[in-house]
Formats: sequence, structure tokens, C-alpha cells
Amino acid sequence: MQGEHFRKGTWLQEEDEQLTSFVTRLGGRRWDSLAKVAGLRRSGKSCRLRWMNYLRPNLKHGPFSVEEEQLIVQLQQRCGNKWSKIARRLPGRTDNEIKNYWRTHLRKRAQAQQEGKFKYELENTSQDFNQKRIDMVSKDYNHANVYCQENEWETKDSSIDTFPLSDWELRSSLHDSRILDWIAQLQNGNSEKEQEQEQDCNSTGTYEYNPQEFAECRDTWDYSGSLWDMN
DNA sequence: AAATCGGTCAACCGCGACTTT
DNA sequence: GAAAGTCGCGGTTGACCGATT
Repeated sequence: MQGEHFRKGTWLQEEDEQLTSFVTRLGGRRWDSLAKVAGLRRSGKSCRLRWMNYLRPNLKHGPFSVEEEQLIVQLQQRCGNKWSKIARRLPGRTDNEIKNYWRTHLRKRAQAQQEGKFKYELENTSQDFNQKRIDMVSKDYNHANVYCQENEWETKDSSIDTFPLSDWELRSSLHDSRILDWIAQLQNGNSEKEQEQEQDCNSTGTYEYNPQEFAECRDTWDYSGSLWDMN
């Protein structure tokens, strides 16, 4: 493909139609060849992206639901910026869409919540406080777990694909780690985080699902609550 | 009304992983 | 086993649009 001049920028409707027609007939493989055969002056890469993020069937294009938002926040905390993995848990959503949504909507909210609460929590650090934190986070992860089960998403894989609520996971947000590290250092004089980092994400340890608690959690979620709210 | 700013999102880029030859 | 080709991912860019000055 050397020296070829590919078109860039926004896709035209004719291009979309052309691409859809050829992907439907030939399948979504060999994108460079497909682009050529279809007569599109686009790179295979560009065609693949357009198909995956916009044209392929069963994509949702509307606004994210509250439950989708919750799931994104929880999964992002759990596994970081692994957008493709997160996208697999949100049928009809693309990694690009989730990534953009996180960056433009959720990240700031999360940061603001964390920064706002961090000050408060430094002043309220105690064993009771930490137990409350763990209970809170546990509730949120149960929510995500149940949501996946309700939607019959595969749970055979480990790590992100199941939601075993290990002790490590309950404290895995930056926020919780920071607080608990600090406490551990005060108590033991060494960092608990080093040990945590060595633990496998697959470690198990389950928590009971309480439907009533879940319903309350679901009803009251509005980002003034949830993971970062102690009130 | 025009200029500027900030938010949003589609699309691009670079790179590593995987597959094919 | 090596090289070339292809795919998939995460980060970044830039066009567009509405709000504000």
C-alpha cells in the first residue's frame, strides 16, 4: 500500500453504504483488501474503525444509562483504562465511545469526588471508618456483579470477567488504597500496598448479595453517593 | 454580532501482539 | 524461525457546536 493517497476525515454516507455492503458480503477481515475491493479511498484501518465504532449492527448510539455509567466507573476502577475489556461488558457500546464518555463525563466527577472526600476522610480515619468504606465498596461491586448476571454476560473468564470480591479488590481504588496504605504505615511501619500489588486479581472471597440493599443502592446512585460518598 | 472558550466525539496515530507466508 | 502483513488497543487530535463574554 505504499504511496497510496487515502482519504481522511469524516465519512460520507456513500462511503458508509459502500463499506456496509462489502463487509456484509465479505466479512470483517482483511480490511486493506476489503477497502481496495470496495473502491474506497480509505485505509483498511480507517474502514475497520468506522465499521467497529459506527456501522456494525446492534450498536447503541443514544446516551448512557445510569446503570451503564455505574458499570463503567466500577470497571474503570477495577482494571484501569482497559476500554476494550470494559466495552465487552457493555453490549452495544464501543471501546472508543466508553473511553470518550469516561474522559468527558465521568473522570472529572470521579476526581472531584475523590479530592473532595480525601480531605474529609483524613480527618475521620479510624477502624470504624474503614469498615464502612469496605462495606460501601462491597455493595457497589455486588451491584456490578448482579448487573452482569442479569444480562447473562459470560462469567467463565477470570479477572474482569467475574467479580470475585477479594479483600484486595475492596480496597483497590486509588482512594481506598491511599487511605489504607497510610493507616497501615502508621500501624505497622511498612507499606501494605507492596503486598497487595503482588496478589493475584483472581483471588476469591465472596460477599452475600442482598437484593434490598442492591435496590437501594441502584435507586440512590447519583454521584453524590456511591463509592466516594460517606454520607 | 463577533470573538473566544470549553466540551464533545469521530477519527487518526503509534505501537505491540498476533497471524500468515 | 524470520519477515511481512494484519489486527486491536489506548492515547491524542481536530472539527464542530453551544455557551459565554
